[in-house]
Amino acid sequence: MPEGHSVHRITRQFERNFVGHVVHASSPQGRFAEGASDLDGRRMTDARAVGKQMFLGFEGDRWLRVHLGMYGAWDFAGDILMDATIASSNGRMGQTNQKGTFLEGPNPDAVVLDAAGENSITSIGAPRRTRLRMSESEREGDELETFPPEPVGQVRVRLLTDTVVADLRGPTACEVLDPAQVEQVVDRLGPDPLIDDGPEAEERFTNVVRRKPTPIGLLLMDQNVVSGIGNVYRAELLFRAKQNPHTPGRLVPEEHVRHLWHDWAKLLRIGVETGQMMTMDDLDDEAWRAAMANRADRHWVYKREGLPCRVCGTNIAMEEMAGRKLYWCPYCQA
DNA sequence: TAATTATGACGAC
DNA sequence: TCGTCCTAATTAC
Repeated sequence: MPEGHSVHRITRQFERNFVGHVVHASSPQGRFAEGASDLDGRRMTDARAVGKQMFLGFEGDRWLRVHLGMYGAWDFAGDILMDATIASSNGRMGQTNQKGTFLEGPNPDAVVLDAAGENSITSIGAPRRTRLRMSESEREGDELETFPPEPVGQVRVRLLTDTVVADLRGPTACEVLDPAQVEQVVDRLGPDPLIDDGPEAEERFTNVVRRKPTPIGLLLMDQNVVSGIGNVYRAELLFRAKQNPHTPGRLVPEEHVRHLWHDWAKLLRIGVETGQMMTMDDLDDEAWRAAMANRADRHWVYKREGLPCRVCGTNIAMEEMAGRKLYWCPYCQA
C-alpha cells in the first residue's frame, strides 16, 4: 500500500546504492526467472519514480518496471548507504527540528532529484551493515551475520551488488520494458508534483478534474488524473480541503481543486522527507513529536471511523467507495 | 490453524 | 460492480 512518497524514497535508495554498479539479478522464487536472466550482469544506470511506479534503468536499454500494489515491499540488506531521514524514522532522531528542515528547506526538489547528495538534507553517513524493509513504512531489522543473506519468503527479484542486496516481494507489477514501453506507461499517468512542478501540471490537473462528473474522492485515486495519491492521502487531502468526497469533479470550486494540487505537493514532500505519512502539519513541537511517535496521532480522518473529529467532534464516517474504504467528517466536509 | 486485513490496479461482464 | 492477482503480519478461534 505504498503511496507515492514511499516509491520516491525507495528510488532514492536505489540511486544511492545501486546506480553505477553492476548488478547480479536473480529470481529466488522463480516467477521472474526470464526477466532476471535478461538483466543479470548489467550495470544499473538510472532509478526513477513516477507516482507509484518505479523504473530501474540498465545498460542495453532495459528498464525494470515495478509497482508494489497493495503490499509489495523492497528489503535492502548489506552495507547500506542510508538517507539521514531513514535513521530518524527509526527513533534515532537527533536534536534537529525535522519539521523546520523540510517545511522551510531551500529547495525540496533537490532532495529528490539530487542523487549525488550534495544537499545537506540528504547528507550521507557511513554505510551501515543492516537490513531495511521499505514498503508503506520503513523498518530497520537485525544486524547481518553473513552477506548476502539467504532469501526469505517469496522473493520475486533479487538485485545484488558487491555490498548491497535488494529483494522484491509481493509486487503487482514487475517486468522488463524497452524505452518506448516505459514512455507509454509514463504518458498515461497524471502529473506527479515532484516531477511536474511547473504551473502546467496544476493547470492539467485542474482542467481534467473540472470536466469530470466523477466524484472528487474517486478522481484523486485515479492515477491517470494525478499520480501517487492512495487511500490515506485521498482521505486526508479532502479533509484538509474541507471538501465533500462525493462532489462531482466539475462542481468542486476551482480554488479547492487548485488547493488540492498544492496540498498534495506539500504532503508528498513531507512524506518523502520524513518517510511518514504525516498529514497534520501546523502542529506545535510537542504535538509534532507525538504524531511522529504514534500512528494514531498522525491523521485527521483515516482509520478514525466512529471517533470524534479532531476539529468539530462529529463522529468520523466510513463508507465503501469503489471497493475502497473512504473516511470523512460529515460536518467539516458537508 | 484459519481467517482477516492492507496505504492497488486491472480485466471481464 | 465484481472477481482476481500479489504476500505477510496480525487477529481470531
